[in-house]
Amino acid sequence: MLFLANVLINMYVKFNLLTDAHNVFEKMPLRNVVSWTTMIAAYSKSKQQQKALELLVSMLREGVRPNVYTYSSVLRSCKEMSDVRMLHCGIIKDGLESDVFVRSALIDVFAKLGEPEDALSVFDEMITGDAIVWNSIIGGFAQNSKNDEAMKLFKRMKRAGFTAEQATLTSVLRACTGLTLLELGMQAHVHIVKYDQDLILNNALVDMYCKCGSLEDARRVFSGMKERDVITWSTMISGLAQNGYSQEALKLFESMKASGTKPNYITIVGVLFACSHAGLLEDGWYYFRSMKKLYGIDPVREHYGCMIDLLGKAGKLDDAVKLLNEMEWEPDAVTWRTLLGACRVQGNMVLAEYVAKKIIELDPDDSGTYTVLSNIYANSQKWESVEEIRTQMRDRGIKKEPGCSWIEVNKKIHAFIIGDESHPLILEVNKKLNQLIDRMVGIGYVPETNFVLQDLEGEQMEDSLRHHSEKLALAFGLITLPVGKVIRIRKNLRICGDCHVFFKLASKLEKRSVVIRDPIRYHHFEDGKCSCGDYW
DNA sequence: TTAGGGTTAG
Repeated sequence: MLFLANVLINMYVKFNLLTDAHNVFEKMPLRNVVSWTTMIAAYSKSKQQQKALELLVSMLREGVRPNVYTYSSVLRSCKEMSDVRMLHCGIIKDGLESDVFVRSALIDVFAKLGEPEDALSVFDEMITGDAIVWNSIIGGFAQNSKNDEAMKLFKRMKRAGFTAEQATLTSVLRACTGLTLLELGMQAHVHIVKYDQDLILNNALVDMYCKCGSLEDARRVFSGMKERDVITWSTMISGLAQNGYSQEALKLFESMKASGTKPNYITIVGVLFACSHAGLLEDGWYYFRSMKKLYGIDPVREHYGCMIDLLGKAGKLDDAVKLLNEMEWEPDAVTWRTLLGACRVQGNMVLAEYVAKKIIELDPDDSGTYTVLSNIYANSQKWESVEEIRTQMRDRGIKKEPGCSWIEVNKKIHAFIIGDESHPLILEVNKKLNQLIDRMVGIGYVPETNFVLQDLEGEQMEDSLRHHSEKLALAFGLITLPVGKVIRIRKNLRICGDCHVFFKLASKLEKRSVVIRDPIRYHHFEDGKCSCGDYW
């Protein structure tokens, strides 16, 4: 009888008839661990996390102990660390911690809740390996932007004799994307060729090439794909927009619709971002106002953010503020920061001061905003306020993050940190940089020393302006990379106004393409121009 | 009866 009822529940679940399954389950006079687990797994899979957890509690109350199936499904439903910890204790008590299913579920949930170190300790207790567990841990670190760690684990995995398969390679690509390591990503691409029609892997590949600033490769992968889903299209649309190809992004959006793929809210973020990147005010308004009617998607915070960016940078600061006030949510630090960026482009210091204060209220650890505020006060000779900001920073223990830039040469990463002279070629780098600056001054370059609103994240003051980390990385690239090769630099802070002018001139004088990726966006410098249209 | 991978304004 019990066996038959379990079979029946299972059948309903398979056909996605959860209510029917639950009805049978409720009427059972006797339930065993299989009955409970089938229901818990079904709720867990259909994203009814609360229900799954409630069922587990009832199950324990009736004195039925969970097995490995129960634990691995219910773990996926945890949204709170406290629940995971409780389950982890139960797992140890029941002696199930060495099961690979349980282990990979634990690793996965720790990583998803942003605790990759806990995931690693579960992983490290493992004696015999399993490919899936390796994939879980590598994916966990990649998802938490711990890209160096993900790459190290990948090397360990290979040393341990495991072969990389689709899931591994997808995480590796994600890590390369986060680190902007094009060469390494291309190396991974070689291993991917055998899975050339894996949709997820191809999507990750398109993203990697876009984010590493290699649009030709991204387009090639994209056109070679036999199957594309909404993520493929969205990735390519955002990628084009981020790299300054707004018109192409909007055209691709039309092709996407023609292909019959329905856009989701992320697609529309990409579309609006394309508009904001190119200052396409009317198009932006059109998509924003019609998204609900045409695609059934309600505008959320991110869409408002794009519009605020678009309006503000196009000189409509008043409209941007109006839209921000019209939102049905309280603006968060990110939204205010969008407006601060617009104040920078428009040179509106009065509004910038107000906005910077709002950001600090919401995000008191944001060191860059203190610098912006302090620069605003310094510029209007409000020295008392400058001192106040410094005291605040000291009291709150906030330190400026030093500017750092990375460049990949011969598959090795070279880091340049402002004020750090430890790079073995630093003397040559400085020599090259000084030569370059002298040549630029000769054609009219004046280093920008007015930092007010120039330096969005406040890297350093004038004295070190000459040696901002991206300038050092550029000089190093010019010395070491062959003529004609694109110089790709990633940096931890946003590029400042002076470096932006500098890089435009450098691209012309040295006849080099340079791509800089800052934490927010991409700049392609070529022949004296930047893909952002001085609009960042 | 169970597992691992991809897109989002600043």
